Amino acid sequence: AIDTETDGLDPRTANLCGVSISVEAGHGAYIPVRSPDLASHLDQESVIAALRPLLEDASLLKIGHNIKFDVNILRRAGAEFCAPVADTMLAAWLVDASRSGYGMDALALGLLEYDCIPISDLIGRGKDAVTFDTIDLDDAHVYAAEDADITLRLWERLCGDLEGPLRGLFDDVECPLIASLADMEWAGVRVDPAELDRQRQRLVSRIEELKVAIGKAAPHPFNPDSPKQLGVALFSAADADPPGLGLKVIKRGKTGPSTDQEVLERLDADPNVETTIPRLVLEHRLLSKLVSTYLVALKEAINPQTGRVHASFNQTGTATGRLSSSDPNLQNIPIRSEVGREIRRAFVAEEGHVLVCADYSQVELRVLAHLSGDVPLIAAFHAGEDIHRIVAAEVFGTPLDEISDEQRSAAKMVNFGIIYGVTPWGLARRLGDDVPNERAAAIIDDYKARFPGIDRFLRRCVHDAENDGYVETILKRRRPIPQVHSSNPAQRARAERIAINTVVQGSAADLIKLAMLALRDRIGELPGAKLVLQVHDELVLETPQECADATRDLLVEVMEGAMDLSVPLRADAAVSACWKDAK
DNA sequence: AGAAATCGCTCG
DNA sequence: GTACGAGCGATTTCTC
Repeated sequence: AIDTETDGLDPRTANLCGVSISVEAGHGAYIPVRSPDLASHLDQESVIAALRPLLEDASLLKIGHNIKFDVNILRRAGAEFCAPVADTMLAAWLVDASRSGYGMDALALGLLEYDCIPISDLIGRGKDAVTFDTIDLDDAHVYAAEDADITLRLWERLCGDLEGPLRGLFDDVECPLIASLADMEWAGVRVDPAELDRQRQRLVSRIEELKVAIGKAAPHPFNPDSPKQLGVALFSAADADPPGLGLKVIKRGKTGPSTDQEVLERLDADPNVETTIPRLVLEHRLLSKLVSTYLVALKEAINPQTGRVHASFNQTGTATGRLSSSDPNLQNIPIRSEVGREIRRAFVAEEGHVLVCADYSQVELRVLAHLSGDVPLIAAFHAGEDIHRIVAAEVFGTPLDEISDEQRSAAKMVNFGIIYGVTPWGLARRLGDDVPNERAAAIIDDYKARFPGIDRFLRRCVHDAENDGYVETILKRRRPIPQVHSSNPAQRARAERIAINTVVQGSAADLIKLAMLALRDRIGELPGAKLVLQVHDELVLETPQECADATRDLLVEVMEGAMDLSVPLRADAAVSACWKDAK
């Protein structure tokens, strides 16, 4: 087992302080390279040179806890890992995806009943924390060696739990994927700070106008960024102190009346409501979200050395098997609103390169068709392009070319709803405020009658959760569903929705992970091409201009061939200078 | 003063 | 009480 100590948490900027090794449970060694007493130990170059044969040994299993971090730390220090690697954080996640976290300290306590030395005992916490290289080796070596020792003990503890169907998923998918993710984080994505600045200036001036307009329309001055203050302005009485507009409360939160988007849109649409505040605050919220979360924070995230953003792509961040992204999150860059979508103009390729973006078409619905074996839905995917229209024709008993926009939109809501674990109440809400629960329930009944395999599949998910205590994806990924036996009907219903959604969402996550591994096996055919983003059903590559078409073709081939399902897989791809134009 | 909770919004 | 899965910024509330 191997572990690194560093002077920071960002592998693109952090320096190696030392490496710990354990080859036997209960033992560990720390090899420092940065410490207060440099004369007492080797320098980084000598240590890396000595370790390199181990890291490059394909017959040696390298075990780490969140080893993707160590891979990139050691890459920066001049050493490359090779397969095979194993990760105890991944192992613990595969064994039980419902834990709240997968930090080593918590796992050691939960699985080994072992109390780790908290890092705060050495470096402190908060603003007056120091870096690891300043810690005296007498203290540092005990902490560091413990980490490698505990990693090895966790490995020995988890191996048994991993036996069975999970082992293949661990050995053949999740562990090999570590290298892809490490490379993707190391590569980062180029972001143009000047483009972000131009957009920020434009939006900030509009935000200033909105603040003035809101001030003029307000019954008393308030901060439009504060939902609490907005609630007082909208909903408290005209004779209260401070005075409000006395509007009727539409929805309540934990601490008071809600002022979320849905509420403000309903107030704005209500002819009896005179004030323009809801409309103005909606625009203010949209623009200030873009400025603070994307235009400002994203620019700050650009690494000055590389000119690129190196986010984390976390492998244990979800209970379904998806990746998550953080610091910053590159999986929620705006696209739905036009002003938000503009932000994607700032995501660009290196000079002489282009972006190649490909996304799966309707991947979760295709996975649903496959898993359920539903004959009409499978036939629909073999038949045509517009799945929502075909489903609308079936559900409403209308010829395909007579489907209205409303019917297609309703079918789309139902298709999404099925994947989320539909309820009549939830569907009715999304179909519009005049659709009663009874009408939504009738649509669901018609859907289940037309697609009987889907209904059987939904009931099978719940049945599996009840019988086994967990559900499984295509690649045998598991998620425990303990609440399925709850005596609380609301909790039970939620558990049933989770059971259904986990199988579909998790299987789609399996699928794109296989595509990423297949891509890794073939990307050598395209010199200079590299994966830079994964957004659940989308992969973004950066490739030399002259390889653009070949990269696009290979990417589509790899994605469409990632898994053999009973429906075809389709990936739409585009070559472009920026992410926005990839549509 | 700093951590934690709440609200709201972004994405698939 | 209600559609599934995430992360993050601003404000508010809690804790030391």
